[in-house]
Amino acid sequence: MKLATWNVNSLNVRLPHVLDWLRDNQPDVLCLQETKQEDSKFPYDTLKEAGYQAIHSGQKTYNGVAILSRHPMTDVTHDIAGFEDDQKRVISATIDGMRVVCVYVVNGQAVDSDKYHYKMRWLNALTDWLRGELAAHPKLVLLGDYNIAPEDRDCHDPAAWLGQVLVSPGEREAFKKLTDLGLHDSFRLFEQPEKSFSWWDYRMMGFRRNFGMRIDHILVSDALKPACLSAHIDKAPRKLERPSDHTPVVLEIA
DNA sequence: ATGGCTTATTGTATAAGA
Repeated sequence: MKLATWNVNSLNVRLPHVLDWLRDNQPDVLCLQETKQEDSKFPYDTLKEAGYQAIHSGQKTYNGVAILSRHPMTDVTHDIAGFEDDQKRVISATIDGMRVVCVYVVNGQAVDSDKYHYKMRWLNALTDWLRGELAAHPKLVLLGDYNIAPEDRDCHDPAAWLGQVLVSPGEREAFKKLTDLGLHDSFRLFEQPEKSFSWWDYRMMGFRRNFGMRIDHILVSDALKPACLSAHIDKAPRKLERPSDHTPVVLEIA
């Protein structure tokens, strides 16, 4: 079973890249973030022709999450139960006995801003909700754009970024609370190249200079951890014409 | 490094992303 996550920064713009990537990589499941479109605009038919059924929770201009799957999806839910939120950031489904949760975590803009405090509240609510989800579904995988680089080695220049949004101690503590639920950063279960990142700023030739961050993650529950076979970041789509600023993160599970 | 892109909007500048 091959699972992947990709923040596409507008599915309207990136659909050709997504279709090419599906054709070339044949994942079983692909989670998307920042589709930036309403459900009525979502390309269900085109994806079906490519062999994928899809579920989507979207809105105009901002946010929007989707799960694409070659296998049937059941028990579809939107959002974080019990958390009042207008922004479309979470969608979940059960696929082949595994609970798949796709998240687009709040960016936070700047430490201590209103958006940062929303990020912290949002992450707290996610963690509380997932505690129950894990109890109900021991085989759970949490994929998405977390907007958190968990460790200094996940940031191209920790000194320059010290204390800033994406790497601040508060955000890293929130990430740790997620892993304390019994979730594991699947990328780090395997040996990886130094300076592996999943996002690079469009400006300053960020990609060419590898000025990036690893902020897209696939966390697996205790029950799934022993089944993990390999994990990698696929930088190829970031090299294309008019790319997303993020690139896919991939996990293979037995 | 402090913007230098990129996206969407009923736009021709602004907001937001990370």
